[in-house]
Amino acid sequence: MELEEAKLQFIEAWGKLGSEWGINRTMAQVHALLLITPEPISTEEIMEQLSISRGNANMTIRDLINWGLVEKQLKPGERKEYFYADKDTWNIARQVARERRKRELEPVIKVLNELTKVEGDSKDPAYKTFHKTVKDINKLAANVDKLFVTVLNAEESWFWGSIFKIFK
Amino acid sequence: MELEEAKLQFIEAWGKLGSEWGINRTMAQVHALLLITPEPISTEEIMEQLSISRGNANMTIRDLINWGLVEKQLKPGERKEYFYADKDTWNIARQVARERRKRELEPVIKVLNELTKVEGDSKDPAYKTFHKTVKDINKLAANVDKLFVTVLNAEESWFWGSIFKIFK
DNA sequence: TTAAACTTTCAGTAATTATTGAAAATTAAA
DNA sequence: TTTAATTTTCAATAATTACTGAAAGTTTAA
Repeated sequence: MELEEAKLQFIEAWGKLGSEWGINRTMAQVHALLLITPEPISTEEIMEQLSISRGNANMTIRDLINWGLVEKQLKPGERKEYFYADKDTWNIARQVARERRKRELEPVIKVLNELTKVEGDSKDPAYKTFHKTVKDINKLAANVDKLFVTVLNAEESWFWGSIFKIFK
Repeated sequence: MELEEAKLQFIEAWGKLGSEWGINRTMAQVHALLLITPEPISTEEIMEQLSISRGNANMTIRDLINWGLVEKQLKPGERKEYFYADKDTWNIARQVARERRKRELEPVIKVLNELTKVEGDSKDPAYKTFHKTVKDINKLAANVDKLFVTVLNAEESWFWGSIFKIFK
């Protein structure tokens, strides 16, 4: 396989995976492109390589920067902005985990906490089932959250740090 | 808060979380409804409670059955089918992990493995970056996969079993 | 200031994904 | 068989989500 074809395949694969995991396809594709590009590149180049519009490119890059996956670089004497991606996979995984925890997990846990407090007739099966399910799911969510935090801070804990080293 | 309102909130929260994690909203909502319903219920009841069409209800239920999250129950002497959800959160998490691994992770790992093999000029920065990134991401994906498998089989392993007990 | 180089915004449109509803298929009892 | 109860399918449509492109905004240099 040619390098050029391989690049396209990588971009496609990463894009597909992203969209299956709730990150929009273009965003994952731009990220993929930056991951396999040695030097920082401009919006123009991104537009060209992926055949997307300026507007789309611009917004996608901003999103990636907000996610902490991409950074801006200014070249002295030049007006144009250049972009590059952090290529350390551990950082990428951590960054994504951090964002999704904040954006999606935390709000749900908040709601579940509230719902745990709802009172009712403990003889009513509808109430009993509701209460038990919410409690269990709340616990699961809290544990997933705990897992995220653990992974995010794995470096600092000697116990988890050594466990997670297996996965690095 | 009233039980009925709380139920709606739970269904909404679970639906939202589902859609953020690549499971379609209705599917997550039907699942939520079944989770908080003590007895198996019919398609009719699901349609009513969630105000969805028969077609939608039917297809969604089939999907949930395929995901291993819902089961059918036939009442003797009745034609109608009734459905209920497994309420053990550990099973739910495991089942979802199992399916997503199979459907999404495995195909990507296959592609990445191929891309790792692409050859090129080791002096070309474009090639070097491509190769390193693909190799790293492949490793990350393989590790996530390994993590999934470990979690899926945690019960059986003495070591991981005791680690994961912390999260049960 | 003006102008050129560039970035950002967003209304309109396109593409994708989900849902409906009615017709077809299946099942089982009469 | 026929009929009634039920489930399944799928073309049409609705809802959602993503993208475009041009206009407005910003920045810097002359």
